Amino acid sequence: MMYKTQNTIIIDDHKLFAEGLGRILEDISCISLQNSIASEKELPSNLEDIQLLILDIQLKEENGLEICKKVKTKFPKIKIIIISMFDPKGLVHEIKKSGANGFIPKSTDASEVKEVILKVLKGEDVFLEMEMDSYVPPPLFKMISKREKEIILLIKEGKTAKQIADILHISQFTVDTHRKNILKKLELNSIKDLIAFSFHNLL
Amino acid sequence: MMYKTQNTIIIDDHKLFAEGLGRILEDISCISLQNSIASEKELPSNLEDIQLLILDIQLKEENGLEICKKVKTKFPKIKIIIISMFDPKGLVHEIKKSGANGFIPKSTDASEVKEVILKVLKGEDVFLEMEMDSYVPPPLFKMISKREKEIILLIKEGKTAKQIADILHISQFTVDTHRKNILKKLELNSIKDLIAFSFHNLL
DNA sequence: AACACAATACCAACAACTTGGTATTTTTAT
DNA sequence: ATAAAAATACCAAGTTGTTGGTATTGTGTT
Repeated sequence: MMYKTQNTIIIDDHKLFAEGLGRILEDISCISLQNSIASEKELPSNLEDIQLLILDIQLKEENGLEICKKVKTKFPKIKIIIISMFDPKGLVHEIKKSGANGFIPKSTDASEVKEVILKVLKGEDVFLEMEMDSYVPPPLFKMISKREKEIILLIKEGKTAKQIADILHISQFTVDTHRKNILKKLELNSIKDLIAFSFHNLL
Repeated sequence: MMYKTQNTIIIDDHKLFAEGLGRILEDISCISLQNSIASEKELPSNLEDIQLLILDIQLKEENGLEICKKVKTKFPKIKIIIISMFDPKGLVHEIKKSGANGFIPKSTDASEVKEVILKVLKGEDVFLEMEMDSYVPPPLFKMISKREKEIILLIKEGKTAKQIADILHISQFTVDTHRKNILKKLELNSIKDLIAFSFHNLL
């Protein structure tokens, strides 16, 4: 049994979702929803009193996982649950690495969500599997480096190798090499597939 | 005042969102939520008793707008409100064409949503604007032909011009021409941009 | 019948991406 | 300190995409 009040904050820029989730959380008696906010900026600087943070992985400008890492560094005792409307396929590993205590896709129903939250509050880590069509994540997915991610983002914006080289002040050959390595690591065949992949996986 | 009970169905494969929205709708006394379902297949064949349908635009396999058109053809009296977590930019026109009575982005807050629903039930059509950065839709957007849409989808799947030519049993030159025309109509500069566009606009 | 548009097909020159290499320097982790 | 990984740079041949043309046939509208 859990009698202590668990102060909770929801961060999601889909206000409608955040408010709906808030209502669902009302069913859990020990949860006291402090606030539902749309970005990291609105987070109070002192989170001493907060026990649980529910965090959307894809915010407009920010990255949920980065916020998760930051908060976990400063306040390691806070439990963090990541939610996402997409299927982050190979990203489960990334989510775990960010220090999160749980993951819930938005296709989960309310009763499962409540279960997960209660388990996490008890100290368990719970990462729900995607229902999906037997997707096997590329084994090399984890090895995408920081620089490679930068380049993926620029490719996604439609930039050519030459443009990327100019932006990052490196040789076009280097960009070519990075792109080649990225495609190999993600087991993709072309820039087209990479862009589609990055939309599906929110890179 | 509205005393008559308004039987309502929510279609959204994000169960968590659908349930949360359901709770928000409980505040509107005249609404009686029949069901929240994840796909068209779960829709009862007879919708005589339904007054309001809330429909996510992007379902896993299905297209919300197609469902909207079908339902409106068979049961013209049903009010339909489209919701979306994306910003459908140039798509507002498409949404109106589908016969929907309203549009709500998921960044809307609960009280606004309730207002929109009440207005729609009274007979008004309400399409909320995106908050976004003064986007001007390409004036030619509407002119994408059926064949061009087919080709956009194949490009989005990563197919090359040659592969598309084989699939559609036409010359590669023809595919090149279509691609060229598509880019011109949508005012895009490359296949990369086209893929990004089609993800943002759910084509 | 005349017009607009969709769909088709072709050409050439240039730009960008792809593939399979090699190789050095810098950072990070053990 | 040392090994592994990341980031850098280069080359060449081949493929695909981009741009700016021309042109014919079908289809639907007025």
